[in-house]
This record gives sequence, C-alpha cells and structure tokens, in this order.
Amino acid sequence: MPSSPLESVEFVVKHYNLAVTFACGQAFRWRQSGGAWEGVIGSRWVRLRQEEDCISAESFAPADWLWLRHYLQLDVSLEEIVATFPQDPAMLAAVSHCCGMRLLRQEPWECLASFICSSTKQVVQIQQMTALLSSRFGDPLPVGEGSAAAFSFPTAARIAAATEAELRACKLGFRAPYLLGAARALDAGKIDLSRLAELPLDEARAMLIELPGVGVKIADCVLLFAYGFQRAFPVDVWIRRALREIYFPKRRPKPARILKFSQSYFGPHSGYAQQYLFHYMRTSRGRSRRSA
DNA sequence: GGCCAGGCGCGTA
DNA sequence: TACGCGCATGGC
Repeated sequence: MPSSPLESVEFVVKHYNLAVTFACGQAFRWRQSGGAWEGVIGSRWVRLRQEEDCISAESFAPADWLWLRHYLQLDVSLEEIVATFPQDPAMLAAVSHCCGMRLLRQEPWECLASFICSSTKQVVQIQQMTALLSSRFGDPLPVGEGSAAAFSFPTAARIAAATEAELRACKLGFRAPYLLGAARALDAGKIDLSRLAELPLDEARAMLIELPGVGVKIADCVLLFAYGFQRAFPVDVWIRRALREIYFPKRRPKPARILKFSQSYFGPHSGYAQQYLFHYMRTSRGRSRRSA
C-alpha cells in the first residue's frame, strides 16, 4: 500500500485533446481505462480525465504539479502554433482531423529507448515492447485503486546491465543490440542526455546519431518529443508518403529535395505540423498504400 | 500467405 | 548521393 495519500488537481485548458495526444504515436505507455488515461511520468503513476476544457489528475505525493504541467505542456498556446502552419488544403484537413492534438515533453531516455524500438514496428507493437521492458526491468509504483500494475521505465543503467537475450525476450528482435549498445554508451557517460537541450538542433542531432541504432529519424523524434526542438522533423514512411502524394504528386523527388522542402515549408513549428500530418495520414486517408 | 510497420547499418554503384 | 538488402516479429 502506498504510504502517501492519493491527491488530485484540476487544470482548465483550452484546445487540448488528451485522447488524440496520447494515441498519436509520440508516447507509448498511456492506457485508457474506463473514461480515464493511466500512465507513468518519471517515477509517478498518474490518472487523467478530461471533460471539455478541464483536465483532472490524480497522483501520489505530487508535491506541486509543475512536473505534470511541463509534461503535458499546458502553458503552450496551441492556437498560436497552428496559426504558423502553412494554410494549404492538406494541412487544414490535418488540423481539423487532429483537433486539440499536443506535443508532450517526455523524459529523454524513455523517449530515446522507445524510438530505438520503433524501427519497422507498428505503434501497437512499440507499446508492447515498452510495456515488457518496464514490467521486467522497471520498478513497481503505487497505483490508484482498481488500476493495473505500473512500473517506472527502466534506467539506462538498468538496461545496460541486462543481456541481449533478455532484451530479445521483450520482443525487441534485431533492435535488442541497438538498445543495449545505446544504454551502455549512456551509462558509460559517452553522451549526457541532460545537456542536449542547451545545444543547437544540428549539434544535438549529431550527438544522438552517435548512438547505435539511432539515425536521423529516431534522433528527430527524440529532439521533438523529449526536448521540444520545434524544427525537428522526423521523416518516416508515413511522412515521406504524405510529402510525395500531397506536395510532389507529379514527380518522384529525391531524398535531398524532400529534406529541403520539409525544412523550409512548414514554418517555425514544423515538428508540430509533421505530427499533425503523421496522425492524419495514419488515421484518415492513408490506409491505401498502393501509391507509395 | 503476403505485405507492411514512426529504420538502421552496411555494401555497392 | 542514392539504392538495396538483412535484420525479427506481429497485425491486418
């Protein structure tokens, strides 16, 4: 039994859709239970509910709730961000389709590890892998009554102490040596994740791709979802397909052309715009793959 | 049963 | 710079 009481709080926030935010493929450990979302932020279990412009939260011994405000990015004005997107038909449709979708500010190591696991995996499978890693190597946390067991995400040091076979047993497949290598590099102090936030985007990216299993795409996911670099623009198969179909329908652009376009067209919050396109393509119109 | 998945690393042209 | 391939595994 938890020794400290469950506490609760309410936030009033406009233009925030918790369900889309948790389901859009940026974070992988949120679970819907009844009308609530349950998850773990750092070493805290949290239960969140939303009713229109009110988000209520429950957690144990939260002290203050700044950690949650920061994670949810409650002080960000979504209206101001969306106003910077290009006003073309596809972006307008994506914004309409993903109404209230926000970018979270995740813990860097968990985000990095999750996306190392993401290579050629669907979102549901990434959820499965991160759940297995947490339950086998993380620490159990106190949870609210009636909730499923919850675990902290294992530290890099804990993963570094595991064997490749143990990671493969978490269904990581060929990603296991990548995650192990990255965890051991961090545990050995080759890169300090806590210092990347101070660097320019290009330098932070260059540091991350030194890690095994981390290329430009995964680095950009981490830079966007954990550090909030607004111009980090992950290009995965969905985004590449979207850019080709929507913006280069009559020719097959070279990768360098796609890259240049993505860096200039979408404005100062291009990473945000990218996530709107990503979720829009995956959940509305992108189900046929013949034109890829 | 075949295709695809929030790729990376490496070899080759 | 661009392309192809192997890598594990499960959903659809």
